[in-house]
Amino acid sequence: MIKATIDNVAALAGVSIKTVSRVVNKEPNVRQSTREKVLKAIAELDYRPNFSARSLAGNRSFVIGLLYDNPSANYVIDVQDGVLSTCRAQGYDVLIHPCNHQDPEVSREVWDLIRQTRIDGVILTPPLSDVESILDVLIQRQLPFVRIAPTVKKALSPYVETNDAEAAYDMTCELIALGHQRIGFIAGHPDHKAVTHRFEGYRAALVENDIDLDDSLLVQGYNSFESGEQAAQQLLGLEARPSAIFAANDDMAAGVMMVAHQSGLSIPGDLSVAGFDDTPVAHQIWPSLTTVRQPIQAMAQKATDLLLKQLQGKDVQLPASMLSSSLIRRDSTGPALRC
Amino acid sequence: MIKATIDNVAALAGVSIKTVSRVVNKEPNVRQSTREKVLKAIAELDYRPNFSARSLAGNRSFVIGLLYDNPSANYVIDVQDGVLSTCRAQGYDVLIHPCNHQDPEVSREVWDLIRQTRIDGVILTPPLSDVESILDVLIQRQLPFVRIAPTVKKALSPYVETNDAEAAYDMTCELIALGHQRIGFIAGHPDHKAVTHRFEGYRAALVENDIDLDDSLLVQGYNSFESGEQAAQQLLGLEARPSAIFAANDDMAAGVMMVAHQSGLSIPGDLSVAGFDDTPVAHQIWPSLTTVRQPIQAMAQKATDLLLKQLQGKDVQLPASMLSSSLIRRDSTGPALRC
DNA sequence: AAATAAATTGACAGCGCTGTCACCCGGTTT
DNA sequence: AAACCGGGTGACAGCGCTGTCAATTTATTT
Repeated sequence: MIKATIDNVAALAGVSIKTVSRVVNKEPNVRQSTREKVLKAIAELDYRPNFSARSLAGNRSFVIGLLYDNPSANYVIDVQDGVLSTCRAQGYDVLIHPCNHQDPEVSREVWDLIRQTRIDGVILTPPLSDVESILDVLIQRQLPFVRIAPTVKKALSPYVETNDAEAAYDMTCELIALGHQRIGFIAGHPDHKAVTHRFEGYRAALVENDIDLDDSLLVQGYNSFESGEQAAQQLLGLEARPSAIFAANDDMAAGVMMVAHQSGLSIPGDLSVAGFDDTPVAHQIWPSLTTVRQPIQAMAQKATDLLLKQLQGKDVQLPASMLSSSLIRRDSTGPALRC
Repeated sequence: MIKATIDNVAALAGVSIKTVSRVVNKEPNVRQSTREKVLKAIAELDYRPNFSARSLAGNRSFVIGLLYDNPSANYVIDVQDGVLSTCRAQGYDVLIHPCNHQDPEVSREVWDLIRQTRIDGVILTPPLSDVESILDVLIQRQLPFVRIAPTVKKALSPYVETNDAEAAYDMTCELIALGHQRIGFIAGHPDHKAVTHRFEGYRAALVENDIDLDDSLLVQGYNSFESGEQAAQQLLGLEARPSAIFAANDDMAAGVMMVAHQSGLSIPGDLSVAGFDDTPVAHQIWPSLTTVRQPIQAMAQKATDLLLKQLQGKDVQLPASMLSSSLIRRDSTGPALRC
């Protein structure tokens, strides 16, 4: 059994290792007949290039880094799946690297990661897309990167985003159309700017429909189920309580529903509830949650695509990409009670 | 700015590169004073070893592979977190590799992965822990690996498991103690043997308590919410319907609750529901779900620990490890109605 | 103090691949 | 016929590190 190295492939094919390298890397200027000889030898020895050697010699690793700091398992998995599927199709591997966006040492951590693993590029997901110290490191190091849903310095890198504000606008209009006038809003974690921006859509819809913004209907949440519960307690404790609550994500909406159930309010009879993200909990909960579906996996694929194109030197003519979210009507929203 | 390579560190410290290598790898037989000189040079140049070079020269990559095929985002994330935390602490990286356990080419895929990336070891999670073609490749290739919750050929590798059957037994006893006599059981996906084994605990508890096994109360599920709904429809359609349903995982239990709500049954008044896993949905759902908490992250950490020990040549004196699950009592279970 | 063992260190040859550059060869151009 | 061109190919020098083994220094024994 001959060891499957480039040398042995070259020997078997009767060519130099450089030619094998050319064939493996799909470089031009190899005669068709030579290419076939080499491919035959590769098949015979079942040769696969050694990534470490390639990386050491060629100064690129065919590995990209995926950085995230998101407590939502579903979000992370969707992103991972999107990134992985695109990477695999193009012969790249992915190194995942969860980190803490509030840690003052993150950028240092990223720096170390880059140098040790020699990753070729990086994908940043919210809220890391907005961490300037990380952006600085990446730029100083001249490492290609792509961001998902950035809200700052957008010109700094290619990015992919969704029309969150618009979707939130649509959802709010939907609630208004159902007759709701007092619509509570639970905002997302302030560090997750993209989530925060959903508030803009809410406000725009109210303004559009000549409904006054009532500050007491606006509560700061932190993306967690528990923060949704707290916010709901506050909103439902109001003397003039809202007839609908729109939470900036599904987990918080689930918290609202829990409090409503516990207070004996029926949904959507006494209270309509809407969420955002369409996580699995949205359809597993009772009544099923009206929400907005985000094409997370598609975003991740698109982002990866942009990154890989960049790595291959292809000019990215469209360095920004906007994907559309869609409203999912389920059972947690209904007509407002006529009072 | 001097490039941070081992040569420059050696030159700066006035020693050979081999000595630097020894210091970096914490090898013995380096005089304390020399070690300090080298560490000083390392700090000065801010040196970090290049993983590719190390891997190429040393025939190990300091990367382990994590293989999984699990539709549950929470499970996967917990495993990843456990593996990553242990790996980072010991200077290892993780390559994640989701795959399809039913694909006849999986083992081939694993084989390619091993050869290309030169990973040092592998962690297998259910249901891959039981895929024999993968085990064969790993063994033939002599690649160290550890399995989480395997049910076949346990002697083949170190492994970590939980006392699922016992926990299911406890849960069933709990339901019986609440007065339930007709307890429906929704079994897990047949390919996930570990989940399947939860049925053993259920049966043991019934036998123990002199309750006859009624085949009509036993339904095959497939771990998904939807399969839980279908199973619930079947169970609740029985003329003598169960007063409690124990589902082999939380998603299916959530499906049961959805059907119950839609049928106007109150939980736990008319029907008690119990799940297994303590996924986030368990406490976000109303009423919150009585379930069994699995120490998934701890299992993953333990498994990683076993693997890394093995990689470092330390003898693993305890190649198998059993972690305990715990029963979480919430609001979805209550006394059986006195008929 | 000589002999022996143990600890410490370095020289050097790769690991398997890619980048550089020189070379060869048939076809064009002058 | 000489000069030129460009596709096709190979020789060879590393990339940055570790393993091997020999050399040197230091500690221990007799």
